Amino acid sequence: MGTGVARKISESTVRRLSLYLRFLEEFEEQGTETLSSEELARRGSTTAAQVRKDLSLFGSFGKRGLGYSVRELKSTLRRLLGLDRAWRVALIGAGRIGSALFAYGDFRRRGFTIVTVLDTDPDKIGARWGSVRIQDAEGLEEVLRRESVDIAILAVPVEEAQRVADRVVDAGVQAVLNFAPTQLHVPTEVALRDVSMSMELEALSFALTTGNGTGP
Amino acid sequence: MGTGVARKISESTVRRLSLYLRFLEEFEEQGTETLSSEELARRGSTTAAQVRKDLSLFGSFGKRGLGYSVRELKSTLRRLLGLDRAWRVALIGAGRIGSALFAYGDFRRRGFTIVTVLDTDPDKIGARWGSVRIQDAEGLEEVLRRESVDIAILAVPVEEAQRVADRVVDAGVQAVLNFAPTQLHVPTEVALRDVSMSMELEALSFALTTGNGTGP
DNA sequence: ACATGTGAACTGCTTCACAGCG
DNA sequence: CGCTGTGAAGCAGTTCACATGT
Repeated sequence: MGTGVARKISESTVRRLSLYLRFLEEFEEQGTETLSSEELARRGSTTAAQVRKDLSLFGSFGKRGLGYSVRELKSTLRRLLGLDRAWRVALIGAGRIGSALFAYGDFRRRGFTIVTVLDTDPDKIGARWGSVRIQDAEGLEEVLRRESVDIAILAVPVEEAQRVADRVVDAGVQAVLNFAPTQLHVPTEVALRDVSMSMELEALSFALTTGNGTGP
Repeated sequence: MGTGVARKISESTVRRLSLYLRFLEEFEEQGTETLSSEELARRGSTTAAQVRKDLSLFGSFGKRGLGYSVRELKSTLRRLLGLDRAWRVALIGAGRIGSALFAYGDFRRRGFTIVTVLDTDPDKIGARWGSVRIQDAEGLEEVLRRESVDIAILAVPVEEAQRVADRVVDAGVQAVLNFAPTQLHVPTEVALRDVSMSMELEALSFALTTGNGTGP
């Protein structure tokens, strides 16, 4: 029990924890106070055993014979995922994808605050988006340090992505979310996730072609 | 050998096939004609054995002692992934994310053509985006059928996502790419992928919090 | 000689089934 | 009695190592 030992948590478990948290928020809105692993599982297309196993990696949060307190489990998951604090995010690239991401409400709602936006286009530099002013990507390292950025979102053209990633890493940022359709290389201590929209479409193409499903 | 038997291909294998294809295109541009599993593996942060195993699920495409022909393997992968044809895609939701996706060059480049855009906003319906005119989502089923849509991209608000998904499925579409931050439920024969940007950020938050890496 | 293709070993995730506890 | 928490079993994906073919 406890979060003491730094077990190796699998990617799939982390994804499911995020999902559970979403469901708990929905259940809370509906006024549900208590929930069984069975009900969580149904909502998330998984199994009750999987839910319990996932949670048991971090401790014992349920009451036998009863289930889980929605309120408690919700705040436990928020804490486990590190969502009990505000993360400072830099958005690099103020193009179409960048601007869509900037306006994306779900980020803010979950504690990710875009504290700075950078671009190289002189026509964009200096413009205001809400309360932030677009910075010149020329001074990227300085800006990221000054703003104590925790996470960098890369929404830059594919040709520039690796170069920008290198600079972001140089600036000491430990987490990168990449939207460019390329495989970035970063040191192992830097966390990297890709949002690969074309690859998702290709997986659908494959599923349509072979008749293979995609779901679990 | 051959694609005859419909083995069950794992999600990770499909993702890697997409990656290999990208790398092959890059290598081809550089004029490389032949490639070993070792080189492909290095480029994709995986192992040579993994590359060979992935490919061996579909046949034997290499020459012993030599490696793989870039040109041949590229076209084989394109065929395997179903990218040797043009897929007809409907974009549902003409908001910020929708418009960013519409302009996203990587889709077109890979054979995914957005043949229709739908929305419910009267101010948007009828507007032209390039060569397509925004349709009233009221007539969704009819539009999707008329346009022989293979894949629907959902870029709608989270509250509407499930309802829209149901209608898309009713219209006979067999593949859905969901950008709304919610878990959709569709029949098993329909292929569904989620692009969950907030969940990727949450995975980064978790990695930063625990010190766990994210990579393989 | 060299790199593929593949059975066998291994590792790790998922499911099962039940003891334990409210 | 019901539902959790968890060892143990089962299964899937990855890595190893070598026979095979050029």
